[in-house]
Amino acid sequence: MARNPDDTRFNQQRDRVLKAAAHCFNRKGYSGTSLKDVANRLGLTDPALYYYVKNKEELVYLCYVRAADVGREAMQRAIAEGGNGLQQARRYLRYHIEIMVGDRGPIAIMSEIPSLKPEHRDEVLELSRQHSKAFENILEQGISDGSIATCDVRMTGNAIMGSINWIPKWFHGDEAMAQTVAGEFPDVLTRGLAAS
Amino acid sequence: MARNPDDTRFNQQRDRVLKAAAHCFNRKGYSGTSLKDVANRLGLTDPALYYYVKNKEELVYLCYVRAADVGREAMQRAIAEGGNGLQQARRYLRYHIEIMVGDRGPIAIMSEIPSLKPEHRDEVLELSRQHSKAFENILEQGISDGSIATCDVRMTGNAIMGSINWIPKWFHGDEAMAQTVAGEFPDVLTRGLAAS
DNA sequence: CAATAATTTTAATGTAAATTAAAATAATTC
DNA sequence: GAATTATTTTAATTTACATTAAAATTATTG
Repeated sequence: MARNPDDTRFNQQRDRVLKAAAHCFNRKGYSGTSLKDVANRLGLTDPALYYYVKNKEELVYLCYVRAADVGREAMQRAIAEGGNGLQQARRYLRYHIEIMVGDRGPIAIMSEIPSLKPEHRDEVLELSRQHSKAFENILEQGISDGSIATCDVRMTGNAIMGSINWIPKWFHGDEAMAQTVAGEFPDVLTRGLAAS
Repeated sequence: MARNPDDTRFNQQRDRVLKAAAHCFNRKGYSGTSLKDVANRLGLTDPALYYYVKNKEELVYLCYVRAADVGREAMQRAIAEGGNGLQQARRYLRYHIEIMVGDRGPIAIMSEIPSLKPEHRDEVLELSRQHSKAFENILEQGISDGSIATCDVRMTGNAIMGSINWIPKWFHGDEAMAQTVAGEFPDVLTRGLAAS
């Protein structure tokens, strides 16, 4: 039964479920992950998950909303701190990556958006679009303020977002590498942006 | 029943099956794609696919081998044509992207490697690793020959490969955009590499 | 054009995994 | 510490597909 929405205990547990699910999805693939896998990872049996989510589709949906949330959070922080476009872009990447490879992770790769039910799919797609748009806006601002060289912002955005989205594919909670990734990646990704 | 291996008719048809599967997987997600979907796309019924592949696992496996093949092909062409590291890197990207957005596409995103059976999984992972390594080698060569600025080749490789791998997520056979992608992407991705 | 092989179909079967039901345990509250 | 509520379990049910079997086409070949 659904508890009252501000039940912090319940929400905490549910968040653990979402993280366990993200872990499994990223590692074993979506089809390779059964609810049993997710549950076992938490020391539970599969039907216990139904106390936290309505069904598997909702589990995936919530993982994706969570992924979108951390992206938005990183974006908002970066924008709030101001600076020129290049600085904002770099900060956003830094924050987003830090969250992904840090203890908020793992964050689910959104590879299965199309198999969500229409309402959920549309909602997640919209969140995703908004995020891309926000990044493109930063790029445009950078071009305006002279910090970023003229470029096709759409393609540049796609390129950088692709890199970010793919991170959970090859990064798997290796503490040492987390440092390298968080340190190097924002630079690597923005090195090509700077106006000369 | 398996025909003789050089039966060109059979192989052609099978290739159509693989392309149809890649199309479905990329668009509808793996779990959202049934054999029926793939078959229907070719005007067939599902059991007909079993004439071309042993089972669904093998279908995915073959899609991934095909994806690895086009990557290797692009890589080999670029390397064969010589030039400095930066030129090779740019050419490889150009060739790979051209194939992906061209009539050899769609190429399947390798999101479900982990759910392949062990032998297949290991083989595909190995191909994938080799490809990454080959790209890193080009980067290192570029650093040696002075065309590419010093960088963490591992991270840079991850970044660029991530962008490439993600392309089929947002590109869906739009003729006009194919031009843009093939034209812009290699530049966008290598702009940050050049030594000053 | 008969005969053989290739390809696809319809109809039947199997199965893993999601889901539901009912009961049992653990935690809270009064 | 009895009563209520929250959480998890075991056991049973469902279902969507993958897969197989057998038969029906369609194509090829001598």
